[in-house]
Amino acid sequence: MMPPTTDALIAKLSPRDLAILDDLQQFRLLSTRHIQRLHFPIAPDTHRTAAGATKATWRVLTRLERDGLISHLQGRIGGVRQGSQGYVWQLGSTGERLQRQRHGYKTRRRYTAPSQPFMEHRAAVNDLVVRLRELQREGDIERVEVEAEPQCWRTYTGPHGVPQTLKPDLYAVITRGEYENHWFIEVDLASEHLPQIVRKAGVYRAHAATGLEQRRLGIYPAVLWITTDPPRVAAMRAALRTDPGLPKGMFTVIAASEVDAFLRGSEGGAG
DNA sequence: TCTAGGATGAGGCGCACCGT
DNA sequence: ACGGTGCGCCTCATCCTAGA
Repeated sequence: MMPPTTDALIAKLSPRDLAILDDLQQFRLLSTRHIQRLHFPIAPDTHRTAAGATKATWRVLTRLERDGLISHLQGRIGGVRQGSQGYVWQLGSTGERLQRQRHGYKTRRRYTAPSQPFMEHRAAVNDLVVRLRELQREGDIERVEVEAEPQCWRTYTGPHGVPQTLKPDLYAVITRGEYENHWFIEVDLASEHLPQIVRKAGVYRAHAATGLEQRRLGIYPAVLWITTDPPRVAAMRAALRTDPGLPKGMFTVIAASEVDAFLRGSEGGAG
């Protein structure tokens, strides 16, 4: 049973408000800056200046917070080099209830205080999502479809009939020209030991061997690791080479600074 | 009345600079 | 090599005005 106030609340919200709630549901934690970049782009026909866009973002976010639809976390989040840290937003209890009513979900998501490493990793993943949408808006990518966790997870039957779950950080379909590239994406903050990376690559190999994805798509998506800096890229590539069982060409490792150029196609992409 | 932008300022943080 | 300080940049916050 939904309280009667929820219908009135939905009627009060603009399509942009609802889109923000959808993004927060899908990506869980978004900074003020993320939401500004996604929904308040700086353009001649929308917001002419960054300051105007930021203020507009703040107006909307504080209104949604006032209505209990969203809330913000306290505490710093990694990746910001200067200035104050900014707020990180998530769905509030009213917003979560409203989303369940809009989309017909039955299960409730438990909202607990996320750990610092989780938040930093989530911020890095969401940075990528925001950048993908910006590249689409700027025309560098024609189309981008993204599945976040847990939609991007894949279950399969492993050795001895044991059910296994492949858990990429992101699944993305990127259309550019005639090419439609499918990616399983892993965002690496250099916090995992290299053997763990190799082990994870082995999970992809095992999943690919089931042929499940190939039957659905015709191909197996490429696996893209995005990591911190070139030395880490070199270390990860070297680690992946140590396992002769890993198929060549299945894994791509790039640094975060190379993402733009990579996605614009100057370095190609499998698919 | 609602939404958007201009102006302005507080506060936080990184960084360069300085003296020790 | 340090630790302290000031500056610049950024986010957050508020008040005001303009236009649909």
